Amino acid sequence: MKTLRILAIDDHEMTMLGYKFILERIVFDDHNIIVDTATTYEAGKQKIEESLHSFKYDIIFLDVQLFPPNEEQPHNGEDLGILARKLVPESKIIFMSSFSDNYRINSILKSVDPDGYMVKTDIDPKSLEQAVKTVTTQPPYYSSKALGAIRKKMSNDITLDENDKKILYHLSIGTKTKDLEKHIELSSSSIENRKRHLKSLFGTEKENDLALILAAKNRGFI
Amino acid sequence: MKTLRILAIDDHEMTMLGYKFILERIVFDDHNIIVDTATTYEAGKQKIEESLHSFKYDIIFLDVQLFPPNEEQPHNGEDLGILARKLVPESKIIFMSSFSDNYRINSILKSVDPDGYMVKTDIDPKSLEQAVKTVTTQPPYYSSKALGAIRKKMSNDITLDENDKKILYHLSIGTKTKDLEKHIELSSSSIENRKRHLKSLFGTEKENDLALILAAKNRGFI
DNA sequence: AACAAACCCCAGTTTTTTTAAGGTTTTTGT
DNA sequence: ACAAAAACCTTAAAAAAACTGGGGTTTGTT
Repeated sequence: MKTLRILAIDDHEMTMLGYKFILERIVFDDHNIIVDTATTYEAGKQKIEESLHSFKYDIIFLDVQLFPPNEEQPHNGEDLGILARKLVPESKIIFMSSFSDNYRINSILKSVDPDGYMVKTDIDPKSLEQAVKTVTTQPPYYSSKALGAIRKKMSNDITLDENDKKILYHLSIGTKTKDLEKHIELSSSSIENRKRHLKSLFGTEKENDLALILAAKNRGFI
Repeated sequence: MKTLRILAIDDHEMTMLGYKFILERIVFDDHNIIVDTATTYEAGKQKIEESLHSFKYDIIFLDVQLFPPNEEQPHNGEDLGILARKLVPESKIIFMSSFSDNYRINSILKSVDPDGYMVKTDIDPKSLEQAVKTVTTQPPYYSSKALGAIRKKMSNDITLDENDKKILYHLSIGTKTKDLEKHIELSSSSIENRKRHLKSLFGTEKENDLALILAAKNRGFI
């Protein structure tokens, strides 16, 4: 009888108890599943560090959003994922995210390359079980909506550099064009050029920014 | 009782009978599954065209390789996929491929954007059933090895343009550097520059082409 | 109408990519 | 072991692409 140790990190106490309840009831060969939990970046970090000298977690479930959207805090789930990869590279990491926001998914797939990615609306007892089994045997596991986003990305041949992505991202969250210079290391002229270029790439020439953003969303960039 | 119509196209008669046998035995809600088959590009094309005026296939299984590797023939599975998408856009297309050759996977995901992709060694009754169910309800379905390739691609931040990809591809199939000019619209000088650049991107500076190709394979480009 | 933001265009500059030409090093076949 | 072929490197010039600052016009808001 092996022990499968899981750490679940989510800022909502209740959701997390739900995960714990479901995960611990999974029947998986001759495995005994134990779930630890944490609700903050700091607590999660500590749990992982403590585990270093004893058992080490087999799987770490990680919420992308570790605090209310309006609050400003130094670290989010992505950071914790990067840290966990460094501390315990052999642990499988599964991200959970409430939005199927492609920008975030793409960013996390690059920065952490998690063994699993689940969009919250895809999560239920069955998919959780599937995720646990898949990442332990044949990673990766991507939930249905995550796969949708990945498919979009893989199926289009537009490649954007970091600045282009930033422009799209900031436009999508409502940053005004004139304020883009503050976030991107380019002159306003260049930003305008790039916006024009982007619009032609996405086939929204002479249309407004909304059209561009919609097209970019459809293609899986934001 | 609905009827689910499947067309399976594979150049090996026997393999295809296997598919037919398994697919028709799938129990799926109140669906009755009927499988048609074809073993060549032409036969497949014809089946699809015939279906246009009657039922239309719900799912088309398509082998990437429709003839022995050494033979030169005008059309392969990818072409048929592109054609099928045009003729019957509402049909779900699932590709099957014997190699987990990333270059091909990437190319097909872009050109056809199939609803499913299965590497042959992943195919068994269970995965076939899963594929059928997933593409009819929540596409896409990618088999485990396909997912592995996709993951590699998504997780790395190297972006290559068409010429770079062609160079890597041709090198990987043994084309000599001096012959690359025949396949790529660039001067030999440029090709050498790009090779140097590629080697630095993949961290194989001052190493030979084999090292470059291996690195590119590992990162999911070929 | 008046203002701000978005958009467009141009000309000069910088950066990146391509190219040709000529060389050295490495590999390959015999 | 040798010669030829292929691979690789360097340099400098040309071409293409991207950036920038300074104009302007259009669009939208109040």
